[in-house]
Formats: sequence, C-alpha cells, structure tokens
Amino acid sequence: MAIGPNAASFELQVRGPYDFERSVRDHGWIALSPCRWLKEQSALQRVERLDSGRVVLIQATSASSSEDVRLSVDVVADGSLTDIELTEIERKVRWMLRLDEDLSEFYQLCSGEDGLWQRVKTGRGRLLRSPELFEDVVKTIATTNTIWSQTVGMVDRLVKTLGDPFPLAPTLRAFPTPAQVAAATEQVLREQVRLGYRSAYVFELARSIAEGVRNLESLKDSRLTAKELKRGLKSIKGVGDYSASTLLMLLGRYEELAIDSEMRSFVARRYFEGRPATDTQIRAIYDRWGKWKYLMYWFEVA
DNA sequence: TTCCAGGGGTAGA
DNA sequence: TCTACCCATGGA
Repeated sequence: MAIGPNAASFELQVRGPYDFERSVRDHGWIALSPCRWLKEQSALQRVERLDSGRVVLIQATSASSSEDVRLSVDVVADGSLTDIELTEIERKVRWMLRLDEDLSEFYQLCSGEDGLWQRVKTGRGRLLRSPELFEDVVKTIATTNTIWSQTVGMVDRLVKTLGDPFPLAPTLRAFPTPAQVAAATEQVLREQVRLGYRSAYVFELARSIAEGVRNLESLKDSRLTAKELKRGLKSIKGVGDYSASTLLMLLGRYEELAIDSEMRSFVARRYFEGRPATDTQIRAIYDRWGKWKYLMYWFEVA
C-alpha cells in the first residue's frame, strides 16, 4: 500500500470453500463508508479506530493457493502497533468477514438445488458486516424508508462529519463511535448528516450506549436465541421488523426473513406471476429452509 | 405536486 | 400478536 509504512502484516487461515471477493462484494455494505473495494488490488480497505484511540488503515486481500485458503491482512499506522492493538484488529477482521462462521450445513442444502449450488459452490455466503454492532444498526436504520443512493450518502456524511481521520491520509475516516455521535447534537445529524427523522433514533442509540445504559455488543453472544436477539434489537427505537431481521442476518442468524419492498417484488415476480404476495405467503415459501432461510433467499436473488 | 423508496410507532382489538 | 392508521425524508 502506498499510503504509508506497513505497521503490520499477517495471514489468516480460512475454512474453505471461501470466495473472498464475492463474499465481500455480495453484500451492499461494501459500498458504505468507511469500507471500500479497491478494484486494482482486489482488496477490501477500511479505516478503523481502535480502542486505544489510534486510527489505522486495514487492507485485506486473498492469499489463497491451491493448497489452502488464506487471507492476507496489511495494517498501515503512524507507528508500531501493540500486541493488544493487533489482537483487536484480527478479532475485528474475523468478525467482519465471518471467518469463524460454519456454513457447511448451508452448502449441504444448496448442493441439492442445482441453480443455487452453481452460484455458491466457490465459497460465497460470508456476507460482509461491520466490526461493531453499533455501526450495523446505524447503517440498517439508514436503509429504511429511502433508496440505496440516499443510504450511501447518509453513511458517507456521517463518517465525514463525525469520524476520526486516518492521520496519514486525513480524507479517509473511521466510522464514528457511539461516544462521538453522542457528543454531537441531534441537530448535526439532522442538518449536516441529513439523516432526517432517523436522527433522533441514531442520537438516542448512541447516547444510551455511551452512557452505559445499553450494551449492543452483548447481543453477539451466540447463546442467545434468535427470539431473544430480535426482542433486544426491536427495543431500539427506529428498529422494526425489517431492521431486526436484517440485523439478525448480520449477527449470523438466518432464520428470519427481512421482508422489504425488494423482497416483496422479487417474490411476486418469481412465485406469483407478478401479483403481490402477503408476508405470510412469502414466509411460507422459504419456510422449508429452516435456519438458513435468509441466505437461501439471498442467493436465489443473486 | 405527487409518488415512492430495501418502514416504524402506536393505539386498539 | 395483529391490524389500521399516521408519520417520516428527499428525489424523480
């Protein structure tokens, strides 16, 4: 990377099959700041603010060979990194790329469906997510009642307005922490970030996390049932059924469908000759896929 | 001006 | 838990 000296490089072993590029780019999140896809290098790049307050640039590329599936991670920083910082970076990369998710059952199901199998067999399915749940909740709220280009704009302005700059290339910024959003005002979210009516939701969420009233990260606990998670997510103002189901997917639980206008129109075209389907009818179609419903839908559309 | 886009909150049954 | 109804914002 030309931006600065490499402070660290390491490789991560991945359980195959794993199609790094498709996995990263299959989800729209790759278009949302601070993530970006570097076409020339086939790399995922992202500025990240660490718990220490240091802001680094992380770049991940595939380092797979015919023998094994590996990922190469480069970190650029304004100085050397501590072991604690390196551990945090590895943990975040693993979470973001879902390197520890076991999709073998999903592949097993797909292998019985010819069309689906052709699509996923190279190792798709590990859809991109954010290192911290706060960021994913904010981004999900930014997808509601709007079109995608506006979502991209909202997230971009949020990062530019409130995120910490990467010291070696200050135009690149990290996603703001809850404390940074809470330290701003709702008016900034409304007028500069232009989140509209979502401003109050995002501000309130950030404040409750910053004040220690709410602990979003605790929802990453794999012992929680999907039902418990959904209840927890829906207790956030601004998060309804669609958003909670989207967030369940981001947490690695695929048993709920996030029924939005996109899914409604797809199901109407694919299964009902263009006639609108009720939510009950949509659920009935995917019911047979059990805990893999969302992913099956995802790759049926893909 | 009207309509719509990857909905949400709330009251009331 | 479900439905009806109102509310939200910016762009085409």
